[in-house]
Amino acid sequence: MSSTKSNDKNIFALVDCNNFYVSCERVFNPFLINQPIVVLSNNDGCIIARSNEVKALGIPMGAPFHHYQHTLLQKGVQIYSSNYQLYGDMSERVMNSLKIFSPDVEVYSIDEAFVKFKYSNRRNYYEYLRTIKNSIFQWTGIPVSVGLGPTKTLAKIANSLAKKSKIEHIYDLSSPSTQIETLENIQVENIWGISKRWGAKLRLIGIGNALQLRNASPQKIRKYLGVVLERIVYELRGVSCLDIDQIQPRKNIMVSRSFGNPINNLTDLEQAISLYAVRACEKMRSQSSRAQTVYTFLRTNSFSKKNKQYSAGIMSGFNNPCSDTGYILNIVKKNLSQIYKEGYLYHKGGVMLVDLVPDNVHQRNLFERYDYQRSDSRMSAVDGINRKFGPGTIFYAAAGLKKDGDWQSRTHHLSPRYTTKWGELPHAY
DNA sequence: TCTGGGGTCCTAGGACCC
DNA sequence: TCTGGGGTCCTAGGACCC
Repeated sequence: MSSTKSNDKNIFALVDCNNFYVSCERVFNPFLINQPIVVLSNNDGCIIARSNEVKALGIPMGAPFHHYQHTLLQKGVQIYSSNYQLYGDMSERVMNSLKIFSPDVEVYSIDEAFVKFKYSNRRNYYEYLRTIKNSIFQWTGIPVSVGLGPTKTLAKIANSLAKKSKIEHIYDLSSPSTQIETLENIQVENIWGISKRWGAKLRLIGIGNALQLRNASPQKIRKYLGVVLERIVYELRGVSCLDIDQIQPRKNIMVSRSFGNPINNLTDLEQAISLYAVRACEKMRSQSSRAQTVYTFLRTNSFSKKNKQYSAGIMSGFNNPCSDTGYILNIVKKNLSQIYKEGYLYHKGGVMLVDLVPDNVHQRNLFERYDYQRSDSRMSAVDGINRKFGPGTIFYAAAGLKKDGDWQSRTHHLSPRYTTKWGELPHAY
């Protein structure tokens, strides 16, 4: 690495929302503050967010809801279905708030972001992080934890320590001496990018904590485990290998769900899968892309021991990149009837739009000239109306006629979409 | 009864070409 | 009969993330 002048150096903060889904629910229902709450995955299947009170009860992340339902009710835990409209909107507010502090923000997931700053040894970063944290809370109502380090990997580690420090939720890992003290207490499996399998391999060669990995030979690590791990070694040393990624369009877009109840007929499957295809197409157009291929798949419940198992999928390429819902729906339905076999209980299915390209690139097929104009104006009219008057105002008959199919996700504990004006009213319960 | 839904990157190996 | 060596592209699958 060439020597970088200190005034060229950067520093990274990782800002992570505390118990994000739970915090979103609390913003609009202050009664929930200090109450134990869980938020469930689609279909009310797993526990995917827990308030601190619930974590203290020893309820694990990702656990099947039905295993703990009894305990949760007994302890008076408030239970919520996922409300992604609400969480997505709150996420956007947090991210926009961060951009006030730096233009270099990478939205890493719905609840966390990296923020890059120019490094200056005269700046009091701890105070600055506190300002960020307090501002986000004041502007959005969402509490966050902030970790700081010279690389993204170290910022990640700092963040995990910030979350543990119950008082300030801030951890500054910018100084090399702090790094050395801290890394010794971080297990390799807890480093960003290293999970159980690689952790086990590292332990085989005597590397059990982050300090040992930092001190390992990058060349050897590369030879033994590959370039990704080598980068982590450098990152732990404070040599930045991973820069901020500005939001890039997705290369694939998938919409799939487990059905609320198993499906045993093609008609219901067509409705469900068509609905997912429509959603996928909307997502695709909202990032200004077109797909070159669509993948349609189906599967039975692999957890079930008594039912026959079957799983199938089919890829279809298009002649021209396509973003037209009607066209894609036709192909998906055709493919579905090809993979559908009678006599099975289907549990999950979905659609993936593959090999997305920007919609302004007209890499036309040599022999076929496709006129995008009519399709594009039709699609933008549909999207515009649905944006203005609410999702599903205009819909495809294939996907929407029977709105109450019993295959639809179970969401028995849904909160209102407080922030998205045109959302439907919540279920009464 | 009941077990989420998305994504990314890297590598090995096959197909194909000269 | 004998059957090289190197390059590129693509795909499937593995590993990881939230």
